[in-house]
Amino acid sequence: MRIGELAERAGTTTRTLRYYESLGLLPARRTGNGYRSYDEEDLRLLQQIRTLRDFGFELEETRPFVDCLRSGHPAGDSCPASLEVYRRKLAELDECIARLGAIRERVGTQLVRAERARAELETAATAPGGAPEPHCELAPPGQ
Amino acid sequence: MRIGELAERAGTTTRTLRYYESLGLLPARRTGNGYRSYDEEDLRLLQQIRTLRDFGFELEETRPFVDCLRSGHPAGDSCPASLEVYRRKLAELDECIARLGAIRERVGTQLVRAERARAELETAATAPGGAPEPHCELAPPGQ
DNA sequence: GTAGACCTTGACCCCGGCGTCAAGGCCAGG
DNA sequence: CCTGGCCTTGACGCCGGGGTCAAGGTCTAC
Repeated sequence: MRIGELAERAGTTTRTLRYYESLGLLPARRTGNGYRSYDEEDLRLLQQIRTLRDFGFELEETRPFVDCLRSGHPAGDSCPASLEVYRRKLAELDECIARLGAIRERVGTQLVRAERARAELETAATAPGGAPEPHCELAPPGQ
Repeated sequence: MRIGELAERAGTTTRTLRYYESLGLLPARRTGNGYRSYDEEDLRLLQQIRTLRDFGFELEETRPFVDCLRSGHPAGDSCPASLEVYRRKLAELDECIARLGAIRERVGTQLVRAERARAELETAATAPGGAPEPHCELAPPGQ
């Protein structure tokens, strides 16, 4: 199949597939006229990548899984390298959750304190405002 | 004081201060020769910004706090707009923590499953005796 | 008078993961 | 033959929060 069909079947875009190819993550064969050509196996690899990415894995982290599948294993996580990525990700998630929890505590404390301080000053009502979209991207040990 | 001194006292860089000014977050007066000039009040504002940023607030989110301080309030969170930011941040943090927790569960489950699958293969493939390192002889990269 | 430490503006670079043109090739249907 | 829909490569944009030059102005100390 060609790039457009693969993109559609995987629920992504052609731009994304070209990008993955540029990373060497999902190379494509070529037909006579230079068009990229993919098969069902490529669809599986791509699905593996997209699934992991939905979990918040970076593209580079999906590479062991893809290599694992390509080397003939039944699942992308059948190889030690993939398990290692799982473990690293777990540690990363734990640390991230702990950090966010600590911040949550401190912000919560600040809010209560500030609300109390205001209550003492005056009992004016605050106007409720619109609520923009909260966004959360799981960032690794970002420094 | 000039920009270098303020930066040093606040533990940041001159580049950062110029950046904040470009955002209109921390404007500076100018002396005759064009140098930026700051006072102790600016240091307080800057400290408020840096503190919130360390909590993971985006720069734009610190604006209400800075405005609050500048309008003469004793603390940056003495104004309703700041409290609103606190509340939004709490909700954001809660949602983020919950999402990460859910992912953590799923990744953990996957790891256990994959480890068990591998253990079955190992015991099936390796004869009785010592159990060496769970090392898989997969062709590294390049295939 | 000159070194050197400070200051100014402007401009490009970084990170990941693509979105979005732009200019042009290839192929099928009417 | 033309249109339209796919495909190709290349290149710039974006997001946040600055880092890091570059080229030059200003002030102080010796």
